[in-house]
Amino acid sequence: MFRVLKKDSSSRARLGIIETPHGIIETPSFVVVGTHAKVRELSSQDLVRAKTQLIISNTYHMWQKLGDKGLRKYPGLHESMDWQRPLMTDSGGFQVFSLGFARELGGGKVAGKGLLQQENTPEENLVRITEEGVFFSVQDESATGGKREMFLDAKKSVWIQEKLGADIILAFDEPTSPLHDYKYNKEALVRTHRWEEESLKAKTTNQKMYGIVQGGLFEDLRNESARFVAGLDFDGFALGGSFGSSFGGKEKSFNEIDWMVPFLPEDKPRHLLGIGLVHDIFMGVSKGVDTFDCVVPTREGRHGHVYISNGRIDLTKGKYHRDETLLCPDCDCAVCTVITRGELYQLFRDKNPRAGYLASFHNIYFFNNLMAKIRQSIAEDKFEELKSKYVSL
RNA sequence: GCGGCGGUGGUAGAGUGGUCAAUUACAAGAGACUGUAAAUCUCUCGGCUUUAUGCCUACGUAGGUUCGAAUCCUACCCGCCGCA
Repeated sequence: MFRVLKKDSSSRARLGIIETPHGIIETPSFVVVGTHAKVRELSSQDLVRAKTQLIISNTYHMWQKLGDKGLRKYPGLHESMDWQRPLMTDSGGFQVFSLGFARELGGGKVAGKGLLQQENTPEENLVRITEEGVFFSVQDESATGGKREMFLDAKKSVWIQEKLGADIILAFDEPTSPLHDYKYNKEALVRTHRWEEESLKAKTTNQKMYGIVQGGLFEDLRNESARFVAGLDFDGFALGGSFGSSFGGKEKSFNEIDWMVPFLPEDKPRHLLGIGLVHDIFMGVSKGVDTFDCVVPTREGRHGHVYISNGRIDLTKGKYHRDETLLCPDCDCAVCTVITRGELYQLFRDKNPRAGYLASFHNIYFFNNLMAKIRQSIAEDKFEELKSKYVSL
């Protein structure tokens, strides 16, 4: 399923190819997030034009949207999305965190500035975790409008992912918050490992399944988890949970990856879950990661941020009012060759949905193109050179 | 000319004796966003500074009543409507 074509001489970066029934994925690659079987704003043709190789959709959200009945007769993501290239699905594990402790404790999964400086306003934890699985509190759509609980476990997650039919599916896991202590991480890790074994057992199709390595911000737990998960019969490995991005400065960030990768087999692909700022991608690639998924290009695009070769600009700022330079002058995407910053600024001001569409399109192109540059740089033994150019920004 | 109504911060528009530098919305400014309950959220938004249960100037203009007025009274100015 996976072939390493070339290894970088001065880092763990590698050039590879993942083979799937819907075509190959050249790695390192960016994975566009299309949670609800749709990448917000963009059509599948747009995604092809933006050089997208792989899209990740979500088990939890599709389950909520379709229900068990709907899933039974679902034609599958490829048909539903009109996307004949590779697809993967997340197991719903992330929602165990994002709807649970992420709300209750505040802050995201990446430890850093936000976690330490801004006070968190706690929101209701919508998740109840048990040893067997997870109860999600959801709004009841019936007349009463009350709340009810829906149960998701490894078996159910795999069943849903089989109905969705992605090429690559993920084991069910429980990511922890960077605020969780060692004791909790250890307990959660035991649970996750058991759920992962159950995920493998539950699988009845020939879809490829990735195991997920957890362990929070703790080196020995990351080691232990990587060893354990690497010992199971997975087709690839995903690195999940919390990361300490800015502790110890940017260069030292994402140490967690170094605590896992050495224990993972060289001949299986590695996916870094939900990480994808430009800096982080370079970190990941140099540490041996093959694929990255992240909402940043689409979400930030909708919010007015556009990635350009030397950073990021905010097109909602007044200073772009009469800016006649092209969106990203050295980008050759379908948007940047036509749209000026002033025009996009105006669309954002008018709250025209086209603004988010154009920015998302460019951002996705930007990230996919960046990955292409990274692949080329590895092929030409110039990865470190490219990395230093972007990471120093 | 007479009568009625109204003039509030960048705009719209609340407030009709004290808790009002003034609800709210929009505009404006700043920030956040990393396996998407996010086309979202947070903060600022009269001036000044020691950024504070601080000082000043402010609700058309000028006076007055009152311990105290954006709020009541008087005059004037301006706008809209009706009648001449």
